[in-house]
Amino acid sequence: MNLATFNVNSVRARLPNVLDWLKSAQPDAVCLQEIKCESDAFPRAEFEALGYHCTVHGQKTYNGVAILSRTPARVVSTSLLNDDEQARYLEVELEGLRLINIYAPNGNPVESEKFPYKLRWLEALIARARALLREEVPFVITGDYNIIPEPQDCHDPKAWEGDALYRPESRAKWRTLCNLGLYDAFRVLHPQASHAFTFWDYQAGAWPRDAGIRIDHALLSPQVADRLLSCTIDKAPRGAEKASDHTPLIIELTAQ
DNA sequence: ATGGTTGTTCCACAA
Repeated sequence: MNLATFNVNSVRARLPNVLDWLKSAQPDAVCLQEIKCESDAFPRAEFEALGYHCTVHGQKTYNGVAILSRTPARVVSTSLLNDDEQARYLEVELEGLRLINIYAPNGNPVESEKFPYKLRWLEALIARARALLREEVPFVITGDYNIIPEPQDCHDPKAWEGDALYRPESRAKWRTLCNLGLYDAFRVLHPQASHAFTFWDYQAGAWPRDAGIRIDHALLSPQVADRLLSCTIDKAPRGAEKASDHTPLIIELTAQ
């Protein structure tokens, strides 16, 4: 079973790129972030033509998450914070596991209310993970975490100092998640890898300079970690015409 | 140190 995450930065603007990628990568399910459209405007028919069911939690202009899957998914929850009007969370049951698609808040600028919102949101994610572990529900939390976990996850740590993606408070939330007993699928299988990025800014030639960061992740509960076969970053989509600024991360699990 | 880009929507904001 192949599960992927892909921040597409507008599903409508990116439709040809996403369709091309689905045809070549053939994932069983993919979590999309920043679809930037309301659920009614999601291009379902195009994905259904490739054999995918669409589970969509959209929002006008910003945010928005969706899950494409070969088999139908059952929606468990679409929000993490009670009063969250931002569409950043989609938890489904799929093929006997809980698949959680997240688009964590960016948090910049850190002097604004956006940074405490990010930390509050991550705190709620930690609470949710804790509850699922207690219930022994096998789960995957994947998506755009907007967190650079370690210095080796960015081209130039100095350049990211003070940024909400690299602030000690953000990285501490990541470590708390890991310390619950979750596994960073990429790091487990590639402990020494550097220049393993999932995002390159559109600006300042970040892609040709390979000035990227690793912010798209898959955290696995112990039962799912036992099934992990591979975890790869597919860099090809980032080099395409009209690319998203993110590229997909793919995990492969053994059949149950 | 600065400026650089993309998407959506409306003339700014978010990333």
